[in-house]
Amino acid sequence: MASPRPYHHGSLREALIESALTLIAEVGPQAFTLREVARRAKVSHNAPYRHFRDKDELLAALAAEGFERLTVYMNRSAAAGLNALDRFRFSGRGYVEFALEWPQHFQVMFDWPACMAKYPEYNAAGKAAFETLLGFVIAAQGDNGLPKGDPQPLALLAWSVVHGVAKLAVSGHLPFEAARVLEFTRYAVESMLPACSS
Amino acid sequence: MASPRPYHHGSLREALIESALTLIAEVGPQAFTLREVARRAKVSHNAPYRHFRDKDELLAALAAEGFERLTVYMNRSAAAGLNALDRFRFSGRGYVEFALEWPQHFQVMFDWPACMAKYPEYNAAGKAAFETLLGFVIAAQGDNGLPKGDPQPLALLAWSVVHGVAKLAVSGHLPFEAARVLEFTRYAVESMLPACSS
DNA sequence: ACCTGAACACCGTTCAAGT
DNA sequence: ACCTGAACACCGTTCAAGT
Repeated sequence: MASPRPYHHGSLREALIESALTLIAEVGPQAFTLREVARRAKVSHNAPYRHFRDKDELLAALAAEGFERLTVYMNRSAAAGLNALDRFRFSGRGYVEFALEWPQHFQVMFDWPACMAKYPEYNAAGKAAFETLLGFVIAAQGDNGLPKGDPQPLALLAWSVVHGVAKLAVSGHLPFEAARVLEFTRYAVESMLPACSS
Repeated sequence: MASPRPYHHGSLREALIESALTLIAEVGPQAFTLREVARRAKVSHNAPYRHFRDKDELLAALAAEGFERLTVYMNRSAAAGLNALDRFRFSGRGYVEFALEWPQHFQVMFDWPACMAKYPEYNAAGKAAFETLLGFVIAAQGDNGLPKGDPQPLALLAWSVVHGVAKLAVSGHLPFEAARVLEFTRYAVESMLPACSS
């Protein structure tokens, strides 16, 4: 993929994000190091500063990328649903699947709040992910699967439920193996639904 | 409180935990530093190693302490309930209140899983906190507020819901100020309950 | 423009030494 | 026992310099 160039890359930024994602998946955000990212991308330890103001800005880019991938997971899982309400339910399963597969990436997205809030890229990606969920709620409302009215509380409720399951599972506080976590997700999402039905 | 002694303390361990708790509340777990803890406790930067094997062991002690305080919050909030079902509901409010008041401490408890799992003190404290919640479920079952049967899934469901609300609120992803978060908690807990009613 | 090496002020952790 | 200072191998970040 990479063509030989003056020093190293034509697109160091992408290479750095790539290295950073695999590093973070290996060691987690605590042990994540800018210098190690540079080493893996075969550049000097401060070449990254040409593309990111500091470590936080790289982490914000990773988090934003994470929200896009999370959206893909939700959409892919939802596609298995037979109707709008079903797709809404399945999107929550996709959410938890993402967290189980990429726990460290998931952590960067949600556990670095102070550093992230100032990066518009991060905020936009988070907003887009939520709007995907909101879309499933609205579709289910149109389909009479959910009561009409403001879809936002319903979407926030669904988000809270799947986020709680995902977070507890990832931190090892649920007494289930991975497959059972998805069953439990289903149980949790359905427990929440009756309150919404018209 | 502290009496003059040979070098500094009679009870350096407690002083270190105290310093660590205020430091972590100020700067968060990312910026938390063992050397700064020592500085604040007025001891040399490696005096802590007499009481903790390494930084992780101190963090595990903080997390364990956090679970005990979380339990106090749940019990205190539940005491306002008029019956067993009500106390169960209110305990969830206490959970979220703790997270909102001590977000960084809450983060240490749940976002350092790899480091923590090996410390029995941490596991025991987490288990005790969960058993408090389980106790509220069982009491509500006895009071006919919740259906009989295995209380564990109900307790895990409740935990997931309040944990999700707490985590999203703390990371700035809920569009509410603190007071509204507690209202939303109530809404979330009640949305989950109908599925449990007999 | 993009990359480099040297430098600075910090970490966590270890170790030999003091009382 | 409990504490100390010096030391080691790391960080994130800055800066003057190379092509």
